[in-house]
Amino acid sequence: MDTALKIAKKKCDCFSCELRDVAFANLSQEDIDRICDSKEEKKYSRGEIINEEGEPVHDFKYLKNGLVKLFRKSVRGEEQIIAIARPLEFVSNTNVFTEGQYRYSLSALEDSVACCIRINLMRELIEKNGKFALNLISVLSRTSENIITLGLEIRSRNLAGRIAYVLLYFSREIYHSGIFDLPVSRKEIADFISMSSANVIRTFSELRRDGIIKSYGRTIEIIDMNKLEVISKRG
Amino acid sequence: MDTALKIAKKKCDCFSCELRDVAFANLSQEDIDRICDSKEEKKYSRGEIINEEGEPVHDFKYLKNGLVKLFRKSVRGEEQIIAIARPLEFVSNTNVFTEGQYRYSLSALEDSVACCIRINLMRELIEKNGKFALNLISVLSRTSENIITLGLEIRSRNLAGRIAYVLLYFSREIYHSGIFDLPVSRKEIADFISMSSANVIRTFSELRRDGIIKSYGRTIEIIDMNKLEVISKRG
DNA sequence: CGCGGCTTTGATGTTCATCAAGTAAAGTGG
DNA sequence: CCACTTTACTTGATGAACATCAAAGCCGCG
Repeated sequence: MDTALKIAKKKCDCFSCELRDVAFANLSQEDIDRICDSKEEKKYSRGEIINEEGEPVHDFKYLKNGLVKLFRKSVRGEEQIIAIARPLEFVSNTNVFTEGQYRYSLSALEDSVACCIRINLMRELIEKNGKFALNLISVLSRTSENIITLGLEIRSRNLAGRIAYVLLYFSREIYHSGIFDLPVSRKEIADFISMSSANVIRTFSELRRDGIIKSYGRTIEIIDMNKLEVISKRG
Repeated sequence: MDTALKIAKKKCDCFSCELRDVAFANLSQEDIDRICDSKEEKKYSRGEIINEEGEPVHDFKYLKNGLVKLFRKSVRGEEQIIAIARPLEFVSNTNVFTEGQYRYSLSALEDSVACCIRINLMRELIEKNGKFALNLISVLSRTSENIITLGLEIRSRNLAGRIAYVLLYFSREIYHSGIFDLPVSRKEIADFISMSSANVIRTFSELRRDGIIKSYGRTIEIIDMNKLEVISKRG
C-alpha cells in the first residue's frame, strides 16, 4: 500500500474550524494564526496506518473526518483493539506529552482527515496559555477516561453481553441510528472484545435467529433495541 | 466504621516534600506557600473509603503514604477493581478537572495519607503557570495510560496468566521483592482480574503444588520467577 | 477465473463459573 | 477468655461458556 501522505494545506480556515471549540478554545488570534501556519491536514485512506506503536511522536493529532481504530499487539502477538473513535472524540494517545514514542498504533477505518500540530508548538502554547492548558487537560482526560471505562465495560460482560454492548455502542455513539454499516470485520470485533471470531459470528447468528437484529454482511439493523439492552446488562 | 477524617495540618513542609518533584515542580515560592496554607493532609485507616463514585469533587488528591485501590460497580453490581497504586503513582481520577463528580471509588488498602489540594486552587495554578500545567499533563496522562495498559494486559490473558501477571505486578511494581504480603483478599484479586474467587484460589493452589510460589495466607513468596513469567506470557 | 481472505456452521475439548460443603481465621458480645 | 458468629479460604464435582479445529461457501481482487 502507498503510505505516502497526501497533504492538503488549504488557505487557513482554523479560525472557523469546528475543532476550535473543542480543544483550541481560549487562544489569541495570533496563536491561532501560528497553528494555522504550521499545522498540516493529512488524509488517510481506509486501512492506512496513521501512527505505529513505538514510532517517535512528532505531532499532536486531532481527527477531523472519518473513523479510526487504536490498537496494539498483545503478549501473545494478537492484535488488540483499544478504541474506535470518530471526529471530535479522538485525540492522539494521551501520552504524547509524556513519552517520546507512541504506545499504541492508530489506523483509519474509513477515509479520514487528521489535523496535525507539531508537538513542540503544542507544548509552547500550553506553557504560554493556562486557559488553553486547562481546557486541554479536560479533553485529554475525558478521552482517557472513556477508554478506561470502555475496557471495564467489556471486561465485566460475557460473550453475548459484549456483542450487545458494542452493537449499542456503534448504534448510539458512532452512527446515531438503528441501522448502520459496521466499520470493522468480525475478526476486528473479536479483537476488540477479546473473544474468538468464530464465537463472535455465532453470536451474531443467534441474535439474527432470535429476531433481535438483521444483518447482511456488514450492514446491521437493530430490530429489538430493548432486548439488546437486556442482553448487554445481563451479560 | 468511623468515617470521620483525621486531619493533620502540620507546620508547612511542602517546600521539601517529595511530591514536589513529581507533580508540583515549576512553582514559585509564593505558589508553594499558597498550596501549603490551603492543603490538607488527610489520614485514612485500612479499609476506609476515600472517595465514592458519584460524589462531588472538591479536591485534587495525591497519595503520600500507603496503598489504595480504585474501583467501581460493574453492570451486574459486582465490585470491579481498576487499579492498585502506591505513593507517587496515584493521583486523583484524571477526570477531576473535567467532570463534577468522581467516576470511580477509592479506598485505602493500608493506612494511608493523601495530600489534598482544593480543586479550584489547582485550576488557578494551571491557568497561571504553564510549566506547571505541562508537567501536570504528563503526570495525569502517565497515570491514565498505565491504567489502560493494565486493563489490556489483563484482558489478553487467561486465568493462570492473569494470576501470574498480578503476582509479578505486586512483586515488581509495589513491593520490589520476591516475598511480600498481599494487600488484598483472594476475592479482591478476583475482582481485579475479572474471574471467580474460587478459581483464583484454585490457581494459587496449583502454583503452590508446582513449586512456583509458596503461600501462607496473604504472604506470598515467589520461588520460580522464570516459570511465573512464562505463565504470564503464555496465558 | 482462480486464489486468498473473510464468513459461516458444526463438532469437540478445554477453561471457567457455579454450587456445595467443609475448614480455618477473625471479629463480637457475654 | 470463651462461645458464638461471621467472613475468608479451600477443594471437589458439575455443567455452561468459550476456544479451537475443520470443512465448506462466499466475495473481492488481481
